Amino acid sequence: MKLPESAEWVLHAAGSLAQLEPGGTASAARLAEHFDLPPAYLAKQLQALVRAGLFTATTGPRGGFRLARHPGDITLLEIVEAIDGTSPFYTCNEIRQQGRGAAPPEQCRQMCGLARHLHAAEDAWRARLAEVTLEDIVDGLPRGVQRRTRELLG
Amino acid sequence: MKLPESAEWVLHAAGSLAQLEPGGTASAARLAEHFDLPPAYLAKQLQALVRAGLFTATTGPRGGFRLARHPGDITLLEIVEAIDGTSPFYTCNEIRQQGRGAAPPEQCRQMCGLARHLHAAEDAWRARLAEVTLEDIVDGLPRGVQRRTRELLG
DNA sequence: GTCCCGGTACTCGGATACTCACTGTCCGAGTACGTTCGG
DNA sequence: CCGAACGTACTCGGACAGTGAGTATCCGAGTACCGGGAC
Repeated sequence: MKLPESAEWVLHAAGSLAQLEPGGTASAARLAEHFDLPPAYLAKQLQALVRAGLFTATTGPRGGFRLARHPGDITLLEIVEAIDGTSPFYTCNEIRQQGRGAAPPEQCRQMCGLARHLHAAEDAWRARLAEVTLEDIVDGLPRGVQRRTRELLG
Repeated sequence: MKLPESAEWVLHAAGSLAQLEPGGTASAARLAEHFDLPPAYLAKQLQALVRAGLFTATTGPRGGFRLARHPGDITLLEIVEAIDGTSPFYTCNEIRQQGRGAAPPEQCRQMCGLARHLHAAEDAWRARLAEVTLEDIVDGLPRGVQRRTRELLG
């Protein structure tokens, strides 16, 4: 039960793109050296964000990745799910209906109580991340950070 | 980002023990056939609950596992953490302080905004699971389930 | 009948293989720019 | 001087190995019960 380390990378990458002027572009190599990360692997992960429709990529010189939407329309949940997938933490295999103690179907009309609570907790996690946008992240940065990021990446 | 499948197993095992009369005992083999699970592997996982202080184990004939505390004093969070560990989903490696764009220390007085939100979401997950006890699970079972479990496992 | 002893069967507990996702790396396809050559 | 064609360098994109957690299994250590035998 752990997010891939690449989740941290793409979150910071997305945050950096959000700090540039609207439509600003940065290549994977540039972002990698900005955070001292393995360039090839970072590029591989950024592709996932393109597939998810969060980034758009352009090849060739002066190319790179840019946000596909306004920073206020991209939530942290979308970024995390682009990397980690949308499959739930807890999958109920209905083991209550298996084995010697298999419960009869008429006692299984409603979802298993354990699954219900586990899913509710997961919904709370997702809801909390869906509330925060990249714009919120940029607005919360200490004074001067955004200007410096633009100078270094722009 | 997925709970081990064994989490479902021990949650159901704990729920079953909570349905027995107070102090009721069931062996790993008995629980395994009750849910049609690999006996040896289930036993290995139940050991983790013993190490966490949630179960107590007795060897020999008529031995097995039993709850170490009253069902109302055991939360789902404790059970999950006994299997999955307490390490956070998201670990901030402070990559904002690495590489070409390393932020100066005076801009890093407070925690990284991304880490703050990710941790808040995780806290929401944990809090939701900490609210639910095994007693709540037993109370939420359909009519007749507890009696049947006692007959089969008792 | 009562007590003691031994054997047995059952339990947990830890040590040992196997699988898959995450991590890490590489090379190929495609494009925009800068340069150069001809008119 | 102007335009177009060419070459180059840079970009993403997908295909190919290495590693650690989770999965699965087995056998050994220890204990409580059950039966038999002696008193």
